[in-house]
Amino acid sequence: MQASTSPAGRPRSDLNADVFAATLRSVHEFGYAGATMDRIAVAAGVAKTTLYRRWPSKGALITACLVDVFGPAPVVSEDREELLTTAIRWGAAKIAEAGVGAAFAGVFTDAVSDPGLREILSTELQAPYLRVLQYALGESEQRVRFVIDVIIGTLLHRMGISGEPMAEDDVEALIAMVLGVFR
Amino acid sequence: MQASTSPAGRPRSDLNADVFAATLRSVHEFGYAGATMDRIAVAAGVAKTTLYRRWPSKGALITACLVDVFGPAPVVSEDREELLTTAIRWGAAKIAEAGVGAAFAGVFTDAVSDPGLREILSTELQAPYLRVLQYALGESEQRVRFVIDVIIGTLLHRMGISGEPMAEDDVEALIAMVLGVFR
DNA sequence: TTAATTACGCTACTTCCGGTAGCGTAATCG
DNA sequence: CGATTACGCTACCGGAAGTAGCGTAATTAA
Repeated sequence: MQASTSPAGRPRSDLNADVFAATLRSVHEFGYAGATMDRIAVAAGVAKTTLYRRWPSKGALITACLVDVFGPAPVVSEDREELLTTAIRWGAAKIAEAGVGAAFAGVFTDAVSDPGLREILSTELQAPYLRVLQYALGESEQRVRFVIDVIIGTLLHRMGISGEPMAEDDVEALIAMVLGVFR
Repeated sequence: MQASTSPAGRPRSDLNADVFAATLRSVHEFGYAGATMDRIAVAAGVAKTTLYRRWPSKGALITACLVDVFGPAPVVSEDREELLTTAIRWGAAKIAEAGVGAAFAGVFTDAVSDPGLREILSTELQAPYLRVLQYALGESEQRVRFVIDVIIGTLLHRMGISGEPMAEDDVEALIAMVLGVFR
């Protein structure tokens, strides 16, 4: 392949970080629908057309933000209980600290009526984590999917739709509940 | 008050049922965003302006559909375990049979950036059930809200966003999980 | 230096959708 | 019959996603 033989032409400016920050700020402040592409562009100090040169749609841009926030799945343990505990704490903390609950929930809802976005969301954001969990849990796919839906569903409903952070107690309660499934 | 002294003027046609059916069909088929007011109006054989005469917004219309589907909260028991069990089974069945998962999730997401809709949603759809549960569970408000968020979040994430029905097994697993919280 | 190439900003535009205005007409009550 | 309210219809407004095309900036290859 040898892809990095610096292509001819003007290189892309280093503005992804600014765009991601502006996007998440906008979503946090105005909600998913209220965070318009025009507004994001202005907030990032970038032309709207530039956004569309890099990401095919608003949903794709916000998904890219989420991928940027969460980064690679942290495989912290081979032990099932420890893995689940850490994963849930990690997910809740990430969502809360970055304030991406609304962004998350909005993208999911958009994806219902947008197959292209569903594809992006699935491959870029969900698949890596699913693979890690399914491998580590070593359970039937149905069981794993159920657990994932409980975790994601609960976190999103609380922090995305209700917009409130999740108390320590509640995170621990969620962990205890999920661990109970495997007993 | 004496409200029912038949007012002068042409009475409203009996078309709520048709509109609700057309709305839910549209949302089920095209997703929340894809179910446009024009489409709903055509599907129901009604003028779009008539929709806006009866419901102030798309979100309000869909909320009305949900209220119509769910009806009054069934207070089936004073026993905590029995109440939760029945409530979860009832909710899952209602959502599945009416195919209102996407509608539900869409309204919630819309409400994030629409205070008016949030108000409608809260008073007309959520409040009655919350009151029943909080009374019956007799727990701290935090505990009750946590349980509700787990139940609603899980059901919506599975049946609204993923769009898949929930298997018997999973409903029972959810019930077992929730009951475990109170031990 | 120059030509080719790619990225960016800008303005203007199209399309679609939620929601509104206003008119003519239909149905009901007194 | 008149007053009143509901409905259908057409036309429209405003906003937001996404696109087209131009001039210009930054880089590489010759």
